[in-house]
Amino acid sequence: MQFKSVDISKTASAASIIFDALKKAIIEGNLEEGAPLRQDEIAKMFNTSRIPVREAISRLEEHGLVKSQRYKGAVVSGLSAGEAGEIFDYRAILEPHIIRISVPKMTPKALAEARSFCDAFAVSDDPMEWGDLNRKFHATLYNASGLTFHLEAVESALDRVDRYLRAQLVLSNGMARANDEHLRIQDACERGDADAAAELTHQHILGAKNSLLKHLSKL
Amino acid sequence: MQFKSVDISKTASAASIIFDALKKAIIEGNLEEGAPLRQDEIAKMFNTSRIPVREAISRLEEHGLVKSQRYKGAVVSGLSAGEAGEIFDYRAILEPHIIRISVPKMTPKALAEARSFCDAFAVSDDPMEWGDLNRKFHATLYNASGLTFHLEAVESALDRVDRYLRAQLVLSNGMARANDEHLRIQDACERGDADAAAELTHQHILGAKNSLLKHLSKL
DNA sequence: GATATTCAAATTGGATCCAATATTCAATAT
DNA sequence: ATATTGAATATTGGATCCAATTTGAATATC
Repeated sequence: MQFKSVDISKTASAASIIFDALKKAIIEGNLEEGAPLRQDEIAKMFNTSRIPVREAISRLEEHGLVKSQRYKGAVVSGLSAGEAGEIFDYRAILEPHIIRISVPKMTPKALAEARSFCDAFAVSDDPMEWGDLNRKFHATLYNASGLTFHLEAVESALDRVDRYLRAQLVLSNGMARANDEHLRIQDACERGDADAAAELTHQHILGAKNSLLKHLSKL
Repeated sequence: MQFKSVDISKTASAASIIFDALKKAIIEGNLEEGAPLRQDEIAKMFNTSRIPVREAISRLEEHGLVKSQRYKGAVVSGLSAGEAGEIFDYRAILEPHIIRISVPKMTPKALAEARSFCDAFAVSDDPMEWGDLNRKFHATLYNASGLTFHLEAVESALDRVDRYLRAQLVLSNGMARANDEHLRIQDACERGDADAAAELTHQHILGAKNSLLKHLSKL
């Protein structure tokens, strides 16, 4: 007799749970930049001691999501316009490469999944959902590449700019433009046109960058 | 009366010291892949408790340098040939971009410094020193770009492949070729030819990749 | 003899406690 | 009124202790 593996992820230490929760809060902007992360306070929220909290914070620091100073504690790190722009440039270099590798490997299933995210993105009216669907759409298209290191690198970069990216989507016609570009990328992938998908992805990211920088300069 | 700031970096927690030491040991290959990291053992080495050791290990894990399993502990992570190749491709995409931005911003001082590393690399006969000088040479050329995110990303990628990169240098004419390519990159930078520097950097990295993969396939 | 079971040792994850440092704010001096 | 000192408080870094889990060897079972 065989049992299905249940995966009751007992593989979840308190530190991991706290790490994920804090990361999510930072990425979604629920923790504003500059906000201090008090170990005691967080420990109480999760009914743990400060030990796993410290581990979570030190891991976040390695991702650049918080900055901590000895005996002073950690704060959520922000991004200057220059840094944000740099990260968009970084993505604009990597993601076209990833999707070019990915296109010839995409299965009909992956394409269908991507299209469903694309459609959901188009009709969603919840700004918080946009960021999520946007990432899922692109990630689904990229996954077929099998480039795990690249994918991790891009995820990490997105984690850093996600708050700003969402802010940019809310702007003027940010959503409309993003949606239009998504459709064109999706079409290119379905046609199997890797070069077009790469070029459209490049423009998609640079367009978002310009829109974001315009927004940031007005603050 | 003014005093010079002394910067007695009291800003060094035990966790940071242990992190740096373990990272160095892994990068230099003194800790072989698969080697278990026993918290107790490491704590005794540094005359500390296991708490800062755990923090160091969890930070290393975020960099992909170790893999840890709940209640089982952490081991130094290795790289398959495919993963190593992927990381070289990643570098081959990013580093040309960085040096292209960097070239027009390089100061005579930076160029002189790079050349000195280049020369030192040429005459060094210590394999362990090669990796260090190689990184310093490239880092010096890249620094002028001011692309801090890109630089961190490349450093992180290099951390993952440094052991293999050094192994590759030891091969046949690895050093001779690397040295020749370094000179050509240095020359391009001194001429202010950003495109040439970028193209040479691209070839330099892909050449190392091919050499490495040839080496790995023989194991 | 090979496989399953039990149990002690080893190891990690986390809680509690203590030390080191920073911050706050009232008391004092200029 | 402002600047400075200094103690009280808050906060972080680390040590020690306990609980949960894994590992491996000894024993039992077929």
